[in-house]
Amino acid sequence: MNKEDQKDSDLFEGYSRILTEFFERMNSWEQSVVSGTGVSLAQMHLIEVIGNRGELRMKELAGILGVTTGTLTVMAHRLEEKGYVSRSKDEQDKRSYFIRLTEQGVQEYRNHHHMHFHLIEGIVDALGEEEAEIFFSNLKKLQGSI
Amino acid sequence: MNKEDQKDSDLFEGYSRILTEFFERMNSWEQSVVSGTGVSLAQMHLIEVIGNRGELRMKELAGILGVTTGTLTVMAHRLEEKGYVSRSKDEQDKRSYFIRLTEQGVQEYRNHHHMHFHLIEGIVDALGEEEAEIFFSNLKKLQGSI
DNA sequence: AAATAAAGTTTGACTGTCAAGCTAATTCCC
DNA sequence: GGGAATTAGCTTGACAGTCAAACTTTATTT
Repeated sequence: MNKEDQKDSDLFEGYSRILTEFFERMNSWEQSVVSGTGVSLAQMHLIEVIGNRGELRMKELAGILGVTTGTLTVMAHRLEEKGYVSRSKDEQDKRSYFIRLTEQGVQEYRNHHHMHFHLIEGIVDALGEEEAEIFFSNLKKLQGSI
Repeated sequence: MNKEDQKDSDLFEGYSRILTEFFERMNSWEQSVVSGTGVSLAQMHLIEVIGNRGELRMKELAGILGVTTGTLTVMAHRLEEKGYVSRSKDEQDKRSYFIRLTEQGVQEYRNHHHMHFHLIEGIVDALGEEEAEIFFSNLKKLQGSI
């Protein structure tokens, strides 16, 4: 390993730690935000996706969440029992169901969304408006390479 | 809501989506990286922590991972059975155990670490060296506010 | 019309998780 | 020193999340 490579190695090592730490902090932030509500993290994620995109077919939702339809079936049933989502048959394709948020589900979605908004405020505060803009534009740029 | 607030609202909305998307991509990157190995994501995380910090007491490790000692006991047993970690009594405090990586555990840690390194290379490539430096320094700055 | 494919469900197995109650060792305080 | 309180870890019971595989019902293809 030559001098240049060694330099990169140490630098990248540091970057790696920063990214890992950031990721872990985000995880526990999300966890702590969710732990005041009646739903788990995975359940909140489901609610968020429907909240963002509106009514979806089970298959589509499973794809977005990255789980099998079997997994989704049981999650959906639990959330249905708790009153956050409701489902209805697609009259066009009778194999298919639509899943959407109930009033209670929308409420939960709004609360959660509000917490995200606060988080963003904190970030913009910490970096300043100009730096924040650069930061988020870089974050966006990265979405191709991760 | 006045005009300024409205502007922030839309802007922050966009930022929020970028951050959420980044977070989700990182999650599935991590998931996909782990899914070629013999260990789960949570197990890899445990291996990573010991790999970074070296031998630890069960209590300390549970604290770092953010789980109860009960949870850790069962995870550690499973990883012990699979041959990734080993444990030994602390001769000073006989209630306590040290947990460390076996040779196989170290191997798994190195492989995973290597994947992280690649990820960082990808990021630096995508942003360019100067921008990358700014990006990571901002990421670091945020660790106080999340 | 029969064969094939697709959407969703069910079930069995396993991991991750916590809370609560347990044992054994340590520390604190009288 | 000796009893009380604390601490480290373990065990167990209960559940959520997860997948794969087998299944049912409906749609599509040939």
